[in-house]
Amino acid sequence: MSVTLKDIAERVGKSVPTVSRALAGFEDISPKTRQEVQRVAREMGYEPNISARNLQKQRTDTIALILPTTTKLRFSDPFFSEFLSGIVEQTTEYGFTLNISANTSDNQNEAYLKQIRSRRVDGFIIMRTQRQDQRIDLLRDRGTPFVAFGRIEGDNDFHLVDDDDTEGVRQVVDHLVSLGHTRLGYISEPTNFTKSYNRFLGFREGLEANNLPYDPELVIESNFRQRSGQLAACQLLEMSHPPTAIVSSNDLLALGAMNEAQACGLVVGRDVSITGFDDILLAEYANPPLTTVHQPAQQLGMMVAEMLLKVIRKEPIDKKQVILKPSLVIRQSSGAPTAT
Amino acid sequence: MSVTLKDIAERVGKSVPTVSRALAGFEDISPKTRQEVQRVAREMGYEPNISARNLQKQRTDTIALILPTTTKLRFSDPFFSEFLSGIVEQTTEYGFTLNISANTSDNQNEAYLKQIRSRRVDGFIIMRTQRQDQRIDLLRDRGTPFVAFGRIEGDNDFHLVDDDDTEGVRQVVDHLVSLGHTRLGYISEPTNFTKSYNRFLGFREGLEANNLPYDPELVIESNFRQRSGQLAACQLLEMSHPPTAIVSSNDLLALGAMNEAQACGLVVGRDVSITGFDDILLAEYANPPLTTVHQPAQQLGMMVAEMLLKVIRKEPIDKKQVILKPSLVIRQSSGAPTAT
DNA sequence: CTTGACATCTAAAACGTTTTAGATTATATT
DNA sequence: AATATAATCTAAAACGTTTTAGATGTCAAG
Repeated sequence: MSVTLKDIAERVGKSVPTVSRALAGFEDISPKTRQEVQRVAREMGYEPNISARNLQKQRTDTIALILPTTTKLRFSDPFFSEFLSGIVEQTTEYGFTLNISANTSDNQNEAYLKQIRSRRVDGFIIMRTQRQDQRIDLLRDRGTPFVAFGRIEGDNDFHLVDDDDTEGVRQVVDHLVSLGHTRLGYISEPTNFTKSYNRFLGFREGLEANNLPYDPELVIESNFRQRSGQLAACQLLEMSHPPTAIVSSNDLLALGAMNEAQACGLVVGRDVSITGFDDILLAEYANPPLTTVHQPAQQLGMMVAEMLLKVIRKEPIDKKQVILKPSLVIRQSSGAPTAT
Repeated sequence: MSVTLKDIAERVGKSVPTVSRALAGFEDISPKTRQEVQRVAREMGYEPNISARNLQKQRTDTIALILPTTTKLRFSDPFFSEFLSGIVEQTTEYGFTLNISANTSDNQNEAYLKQIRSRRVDGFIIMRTQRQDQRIDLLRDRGTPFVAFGRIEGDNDFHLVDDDDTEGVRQVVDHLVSLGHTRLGYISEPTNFTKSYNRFLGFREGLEANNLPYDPELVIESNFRQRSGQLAACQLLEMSHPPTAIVSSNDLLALGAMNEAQACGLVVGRDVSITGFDDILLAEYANPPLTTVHQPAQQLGMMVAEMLLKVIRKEPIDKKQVILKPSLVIRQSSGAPTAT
């Protein structure tokens, strides 16, 4: 079927190791043989059998991304797709392969252990870190290469890339307060995720920095999607004394909230201000365009992948932890509150 | 490092093949030995070395999805993410692995050939088929298992899943005409892609079925993204005698068009009707909500993956070609034209 | 002419699994 | 007691590559 080293060896009348070494460019093969071998290999369309090579080399040139069971939902998040596209691009660039799977088991670690033990991959990308994250403990203990997107609570002495989520939301709050808002609502992603929690912290810190009281009634914990943003907004807007601005911990929630506000007959950006986080590609095209915090999703994916590939290849890495500064993007979904 | 069959064999005092066969549940191993072996394997956390197994079995239990170079853009399309999520889910379900890579080479086929020759994967999922598609020719010639999402021009005698794109757009046109529109614009994805071309055909057929003239001036070929939808809409709306409805060949283009129309001070759904195709999750949350054609993205991904897995396992397949009927989803971005 | 050094090549082993073909032992049958 | 049968196991080979250790031949230096 496929062309093997043996086929080439027979054709050029040399041994298999000679062919192998010739193709690998070793010095102990005469230039003549080397060229001959390389020519024949090209002619025959030789490509090394990857399983055989992996077995011998004890590595796979493959990295894995395992999606948490709950991520079936998250998959629809444009942020994730952009991030993924960055990973794919960088991985391919390094001649590696990306292996995507879903975690079917209840036990978070099952899928990881399985892949490690079966030597299927050389390293992992960890997404959506939780404040208490078993996966990190597992990989750290076993010494398996990995890079996380996001931090954990506790010792973050591993390779990671993250945004300064807290700072991002602080900026949002500052922005809204500077517009004149004093009563802010918050729609939160589940706070067991570190990034979500950090954003929530940013909300609290933002209030504090502006000498505004923190009212737990104005904070609603939802999930990740538009629908729950809608429900949360509904809850906030129906209060006897509703907030004049709603800070959402991601763009999808914000879009859901906008939808709800508009259904209530409010003009977003005038009657109520709504902000997001992520700056997904659609944020700019929302109606009204969404004020949000920009994250360079694709670039983040590239950074994470590149760091992991360097870890695997044992190449030097400038910084083990990279925390990006976020930037506020002001659009029309936020404006001064109407005087009432 | 990792536990191997040899380790287990030493522990239970049997040979390596015995252990292998015991774990595989062969009949020529005594129940006693079998249980003992399985117990020890579990205790030691044995997981077969995947490279060794693949080498021996001459298969990889892996399927590949190769993204065309141009797809870096397409990646941000929520439709694609949903579709991908379906693939991942089904692949994992079957105990297979999904391998994602980007095609870096100019030569479309390079990446495919390489993966085939290196025996890296057992089959391929082909996305975004083109009217003339080298990839299909290649895979068909070599007899490599594959399933395409979308058709080609010519003999479609291979495994494929597709929507009836033509019918979908025809329904859109019927809907708009029934609202009273007689001058329709069309924003098209690049028509070298079969699906895009079929949608365009639907537009023409729809006009014809309603006895409306086809005016090439009202058709603008763009790329896949919002930005170009915006530009195209701008071009259409600036005409001396602009269309009263704009049919877009995907939702992102429609969102871009809506954005532009709104920037021109038009009320979408009243002053101008705009429709999309795909029914991405955001379509419902657009302002106004988008009239579009629903495609069950995730389910499509699952269907494609499942079919491929069956092809690889040589399981019987009910239908080699599956063409789904699309359904029109009417929302507020389309309405009767204003009398002028 | 011998020795050592070098250039070029290869035999053998290894990676860890599965398959094939056959060995061994126990049991049943004549 | 000899032989067939079945049950259980294993040695050896295979998958295709790379690595290790060493073989072979050539040439120059002594």
